[in-house]
Amino acid sequence: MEKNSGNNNKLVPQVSSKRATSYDVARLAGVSQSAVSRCFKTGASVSVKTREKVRKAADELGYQPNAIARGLITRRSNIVAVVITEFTTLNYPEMTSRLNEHLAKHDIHILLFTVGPQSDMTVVLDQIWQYQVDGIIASAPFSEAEIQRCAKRGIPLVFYNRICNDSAVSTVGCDHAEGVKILIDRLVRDGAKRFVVLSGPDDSAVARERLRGATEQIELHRLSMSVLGGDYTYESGVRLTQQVIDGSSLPDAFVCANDVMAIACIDTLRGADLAVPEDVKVVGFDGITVGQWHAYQLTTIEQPLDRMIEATVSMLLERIEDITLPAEKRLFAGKYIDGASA
Amino acid sequence: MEKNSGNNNKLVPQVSSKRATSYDVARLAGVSQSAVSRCFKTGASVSVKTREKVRKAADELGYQPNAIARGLITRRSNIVAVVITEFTTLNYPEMTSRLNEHLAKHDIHILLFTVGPQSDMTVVLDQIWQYQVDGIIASAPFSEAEIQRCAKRGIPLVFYNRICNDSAVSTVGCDHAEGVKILIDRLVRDGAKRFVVLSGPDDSAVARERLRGATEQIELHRLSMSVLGGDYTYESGVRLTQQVIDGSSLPDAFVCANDVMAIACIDTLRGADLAVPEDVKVVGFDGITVGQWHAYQLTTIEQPLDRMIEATVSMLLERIEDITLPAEKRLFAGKYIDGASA
DNA sequence: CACTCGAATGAATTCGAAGTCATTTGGTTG
DNA sequence: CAACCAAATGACTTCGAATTCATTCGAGTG
Repeated sequence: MEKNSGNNNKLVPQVSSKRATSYDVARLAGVSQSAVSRCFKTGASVSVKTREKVRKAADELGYQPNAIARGLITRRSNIVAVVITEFTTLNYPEMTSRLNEHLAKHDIHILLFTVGPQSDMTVVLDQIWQYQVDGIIASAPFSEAEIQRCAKRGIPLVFYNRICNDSAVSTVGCDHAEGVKILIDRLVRDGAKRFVVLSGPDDSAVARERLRGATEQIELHRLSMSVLGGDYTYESGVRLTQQVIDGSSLPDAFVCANDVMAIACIDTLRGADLAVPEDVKVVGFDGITVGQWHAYQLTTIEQPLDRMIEATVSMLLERIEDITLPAEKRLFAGKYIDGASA
Repeated sequence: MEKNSGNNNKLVPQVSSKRATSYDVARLAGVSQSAVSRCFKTGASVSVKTREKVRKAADELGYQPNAIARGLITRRSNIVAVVITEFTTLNYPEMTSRLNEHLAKHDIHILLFTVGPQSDMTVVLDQIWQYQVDGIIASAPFSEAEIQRCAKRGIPLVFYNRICNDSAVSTVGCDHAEGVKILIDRLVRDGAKRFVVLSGPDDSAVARERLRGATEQIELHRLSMSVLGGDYTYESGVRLTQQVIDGSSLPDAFVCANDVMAIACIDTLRGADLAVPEDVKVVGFDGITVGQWHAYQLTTIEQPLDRMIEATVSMLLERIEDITLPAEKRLFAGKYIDGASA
């Protein structure tokens, strides 16, 4: 039993009790290992007497089935990979935590992966394969080839708030274009004629969708607009707004790529002694908490995060159960928040 | 680019190829399974020729070692549990994402666990045991018994921003009391005499520490203060500030439990036509991004998140390598942010 | 060319739980 | 009481990679 006597005279951790295995429990309960295993599986054929003996022995030893060993034989890890970008401004961390709350109800846990500019998606996928995850939830850019790799492995994949129109893959998202159109309509109804769009980064499909919504709806009303490209950050909102203020003429309304830029816009306008919404109107997109604070009371479109997260989880779980289910795209309408900035 | 033309309409998953094992690779490369295994272990004794053959075969089959099987035999899962509360206002989700970036460098991944008011910590710990994690990072309340359970299992545990003075457990945190004292000193130097402390929830040790700092330092200066109990939220900040405004007299300064409450305080004061800092000064704690936006420019103490996260990771890794290392408490000083609110 | 010695290799074993299958148990029926 | 059938049980095998250990290879030496 003293197997660590010879191997390493320095650094013997001496973790007194190596964790108990199903064999240990079986021995203590006077049953077979198979019986122990069955006791931890719902619906298995075990007598009340045996179940009770095993439960007692397991409690005594502090036994918990080893999920690693179980996963090896069942080919189910009960682990889902969540892939997000390192870009924390986008609230992905919070989404992750919320996803976890839903998945936990199904005894599924989240293994977290972040992709940054330097870390290659290919490398991340390799790591994901290693852990034999049951499914993937992604809020990060996948190439068509990478999507195909998942399909080939038979690992269900659901995108959260990513637009992949040209690919047969499951997605959950918010109707960005439609949301912006609602905002534009309200602005027009309130008399706005000249628009400045503070857009998001070109490489963001969401930003392009929002821009498309704005462009189409403003053209529909045969009004004029100009577009300035930002990157979702407060700083870019400040910079672009200042550019406009320094320019020849002010627009009637700023249509911003997200709430953070809208808030930056409001701050900058106020800094130039311009009143919002009297002198200029400002609208955002997302419905973040900060936007509703007294200082801003942003007019915006709120994404139905709860619904979206729930949909993501249920779509993934369905596809874990039945990998042959066809891809599905679910698009939720945003909710117009009638703030005081427009 | 239209590569999905053929299979798109019926969408056949084509799971044909169950994932390749080391035996498959071995057969294709004409070597033994042992050789394959060695090729994926750095420092193992393999000839260049063999390594090359195996690498080629592995690439061809898209082989990645099964981390589950590996974990079973090595007793190292390369997984660390991160336990946070569901309370997303506290930025734990963001911390999680940052921790992940650091741990990923060491090929360690995060399995996420959230504890809510209803979900028992005991249940969560049971789940953690099942996954044979190598260590635990916790930002959630553990009882002494729960801490002992981890110790007994030989699983290293590091607390992030939790105060556990009465327990021999490793922690990383910010010196809250000291930070508040710096703020008080500045306020006093600028002439403040009467203070209102908008405190955090009683059951938060961090809140109590910050309150202690305020109390001690105000007493040191032989000045007066009153304390109102909130819960870190914007709403509670608004409510308490309004109470004060509605009361008989205004203080010279509000000392808030965190930045969010400080911002609520500023918003509410402004709503009552009071100027900050001219009529009343306001200070917060944390150094959140929003606090630095133009509308607020909060005077506060910034927690050195990067340092703290780095410390958490390195302390945990050290203890995973050598479980016998004694517990250690690391306390970082916050950085005074000289804003425009005090 | 025989002889070392270390590097490289593969067969066999191991980790822990779950599934398979043959066997036993216990309760019911004629 | 024999016969029967379903429920309960345990011996054995399986999952996939790492490790142990005995063996083989190959370069270098006298």
